[in-house]
Amino acid sequence: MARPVGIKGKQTRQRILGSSLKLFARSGYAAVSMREIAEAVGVGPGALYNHFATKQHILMAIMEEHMRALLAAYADKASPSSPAKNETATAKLEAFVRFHISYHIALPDAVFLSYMELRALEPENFKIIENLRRDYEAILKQILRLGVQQKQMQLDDIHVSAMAILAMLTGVTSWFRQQGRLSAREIEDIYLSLVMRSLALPSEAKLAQNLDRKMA
Amino acid sequence: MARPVGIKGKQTRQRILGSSLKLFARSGYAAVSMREIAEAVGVGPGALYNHFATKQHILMAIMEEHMRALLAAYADKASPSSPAKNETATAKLEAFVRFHISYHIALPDAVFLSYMELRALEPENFKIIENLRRDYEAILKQILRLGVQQKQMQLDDIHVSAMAILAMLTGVTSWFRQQGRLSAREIEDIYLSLVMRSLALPSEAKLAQNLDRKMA
DNA sequence: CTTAAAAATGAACAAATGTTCATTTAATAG
DNA sequence: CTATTAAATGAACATTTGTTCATTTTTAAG
Repeated sequence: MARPVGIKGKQTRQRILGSSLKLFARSGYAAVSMREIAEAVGVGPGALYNHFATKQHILMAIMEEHMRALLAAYADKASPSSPAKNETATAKLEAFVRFHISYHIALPDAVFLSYMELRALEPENFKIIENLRRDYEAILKQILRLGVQQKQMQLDDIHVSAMAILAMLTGVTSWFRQQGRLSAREIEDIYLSLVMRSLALPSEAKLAQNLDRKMA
Repeated sequence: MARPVGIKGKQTRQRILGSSLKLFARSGYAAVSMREIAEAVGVGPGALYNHFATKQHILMAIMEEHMRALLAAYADKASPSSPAKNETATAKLEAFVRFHISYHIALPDAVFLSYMELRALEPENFKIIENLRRDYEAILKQILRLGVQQKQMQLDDIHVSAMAILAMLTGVTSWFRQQGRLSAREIEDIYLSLVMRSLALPSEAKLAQNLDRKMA
């Protein structure tokens, strides 16, 4: 049948990325064949190669676009309206936690994939994604550093604390289901409470308590 | 050459499990071939089938044995010497956190694999591992429930808190390296501090602080 | 209107996959 | 010592894999 009527290349490219994301997230990169992807897109196997040179390029495009979108979304949320310089570390942390949870709940497949399939990346691609990941981790570390400096937070080790908090927050994708018992906002609040108190100064414990009351 | 001298079947079985664990953890179940496993064991491809009926059986054996060993190790540590009934929830939580971190640091491959390759399990096998996982999660939930009941802990939601804490603790496997900057004990202490304070009552914040001083 | 590029097809390719099996040798039971 | 079982071999099997390519049709450019 050859080329269908009214098809623009960019559309097909996006459908390939969308279908691949779902399949990779469900079964894993190595377990998904190009024929499965083609069938999900509704196209022959050969057509995929008009848009991506190899299967690896599909995975890389998904991951890179996801990481860049994540960083851009945070930059958008953090910088434009509010003059960031004036914010306290505590306020920044709250914003970060809420952003992270809501973003991860909204796009669980992309997050899950970008974490689970790092090992499927060829070394060169791995480095690129790892650096983007580090950029994101650096945001949280910077907030923690500021918090200690401003004497608003107390913690033993910036790096370990940042890794621990990120693991805790990102873990939400492994159990959260839409139409579950809790709303996205409630989950945000619970995680926020845990994070805030894990870093709170003794004298500030009551502040964390106030937050809890606000939620009830 | 046929059967080598002095070879007992159980030995080969264990070597298959060991090599498969390493390979699966490094590259993922689907990306590892039976020939790779056989080569790592130092044996022909056909020999694997004297010990496991299929590739899936190898994965399942690794996961099931790991989960049962994890549960048994905790049961061993928790029950025999100390009469558990008399312990406070806080003491139980400390023991759990220390156990979890040290166990996960000691066996990172098995932990990583058992988390990452759940989706590679056939439905029947998945259910079995999922139930063992739930048994383990139930330990922490029970401690949290007791802590709330004894008014030693304050939290918003048992299930979410347990999931969050487990994700945080288990995440240690994703960045910890032997011969890194921190010893296993130091990492234990840092995570313990984060967990304790995230659940602490306002009045008990100082207790958590004391813990920190003990570490310094 | 003509021509070049873009998009899709589906058959074809070599390589790799999980698994089987006839065969051979070592260990073990009677 | 003999017979049986356990362990290992490595060639072979049918599928499946990622990718290529000649071909066809549609779109876009001059």
